[in-house]
Amino acid sequence: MTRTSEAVTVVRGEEEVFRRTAHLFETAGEITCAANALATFGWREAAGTLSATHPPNPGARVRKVYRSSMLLDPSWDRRLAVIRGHSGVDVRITTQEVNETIILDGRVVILGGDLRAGERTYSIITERGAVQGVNSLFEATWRAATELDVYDAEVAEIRVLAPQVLDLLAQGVKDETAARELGLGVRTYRRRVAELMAALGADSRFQAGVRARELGLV
Amino acid sequence: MTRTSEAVTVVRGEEEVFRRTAHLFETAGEITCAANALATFGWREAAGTLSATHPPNPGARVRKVYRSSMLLDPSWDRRLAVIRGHSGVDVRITTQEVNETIILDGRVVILGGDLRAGERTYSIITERGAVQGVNSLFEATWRAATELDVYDAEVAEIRVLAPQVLDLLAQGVKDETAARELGLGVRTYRRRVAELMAALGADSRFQAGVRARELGLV
DNA sequence: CTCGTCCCGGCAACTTGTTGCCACCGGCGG
DNA sequence: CCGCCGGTGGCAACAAGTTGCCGGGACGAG
Repeated sequence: MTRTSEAVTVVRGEEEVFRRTAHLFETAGEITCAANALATFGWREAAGTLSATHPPNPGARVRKVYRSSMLLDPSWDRRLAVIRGHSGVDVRITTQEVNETIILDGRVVILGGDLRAGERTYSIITERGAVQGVNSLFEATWRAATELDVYDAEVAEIRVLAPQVLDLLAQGVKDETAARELGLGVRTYRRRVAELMAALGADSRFQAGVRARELGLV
Repeated sequence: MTRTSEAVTVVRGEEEVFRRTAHLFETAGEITCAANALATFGWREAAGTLSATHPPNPGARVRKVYRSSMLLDPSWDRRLAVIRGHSGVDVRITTQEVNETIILDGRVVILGGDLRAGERTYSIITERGAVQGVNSLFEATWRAATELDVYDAEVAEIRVLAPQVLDLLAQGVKDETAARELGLGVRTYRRRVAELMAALGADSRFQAGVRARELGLV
């Protein structure tokens, strides 16, 4: 279940990570974190105190980068409210695909890996050089990402039409038809689709379809 | 949970349907059935004896129509073997989208409806006219569908490349690039994509993406 | 009222995807 | 050897999707 080599530990399953790092979270003064899916927002709720919505250390500075597609998730509203309720938690949005990453005090890195047999593999890294490398990458992503409030305002309107657009796309309806259906010009409909694809971080409609389904939006 | 009006009963959840109709399956001499997803192949395994792979009534004539996309499912091979092991079970494949439908002895119809709160709604119909109507529709679908063995032979080759093609599509790779990656001509690559889309019953790549994800192929 | 701003949607240029057509190649039975 | 496949891939015509550009209408501030 566990494989260790020097300063890198590979573990399987969130619970295992939780057990091994809980003490680090409790004392950490700075937690930075990147995530693709809502479910990993500070691990799952069930994990309890580890949730970043209830940072173990009240004084900790928490920074989080989310993938933009999450703003399309129906449950996002509630999450957003929770996040806003906490000061000291700084959230940004990126359109890039990001690996699940947690950095504690710039000293310990937890990297999410592949899913295997239903469980995700995590690497816990303490090796100085590796940690610095990851840190640097994270900072780059952080700088490129946009402030939550800004982003949220930008896409607020998209969210109104998104469900309908997604529905039409999922039905395999042609743009021409779909636009008429929604009472929009074809140009505008395509604008919506483009925004949607951007939000999903998709390069092609196929990919957008996959991601939309992944998020349960269709 | 349950709503009844004359000869139509609406129930929620497979278990409920199972409880109400188990006795019908046991005595039925003719079971016809259409399904979209493998999971509904004679209900879920857990439901036990109701599985059509173990028809309650050994002498029953069983006819099943599956959506073609199921042949792309990795677990299909095993299923296929099981099906082949049973005589009296006649399977056909359609490229059409089919609602989940079960007809017992041409007298009782079970129709799968929408998902609501995670559970699917089923309508159990005994009203003569309605049953005949459904029966007639099913027969039309049945005639239009192709024999399993025939279809399986046709797509046998597709299945070799399908995973790779799906993977490339899911990555948002352009046809040009993807074709080179696979050592194919662009024309041939697109032929594969077209076959894939046909197998998935998709009219657009977006839809194909959704379905592929639905089936867990990506 | 006028100006600025924002969004819509038509137009157009371009890219990407879809499909039929056909020449080409390798195998296989006559 | 020959002709008959079945699959391949280039070509081309067309359909669909993508994007910049711009005129025009709505709406609020000045």
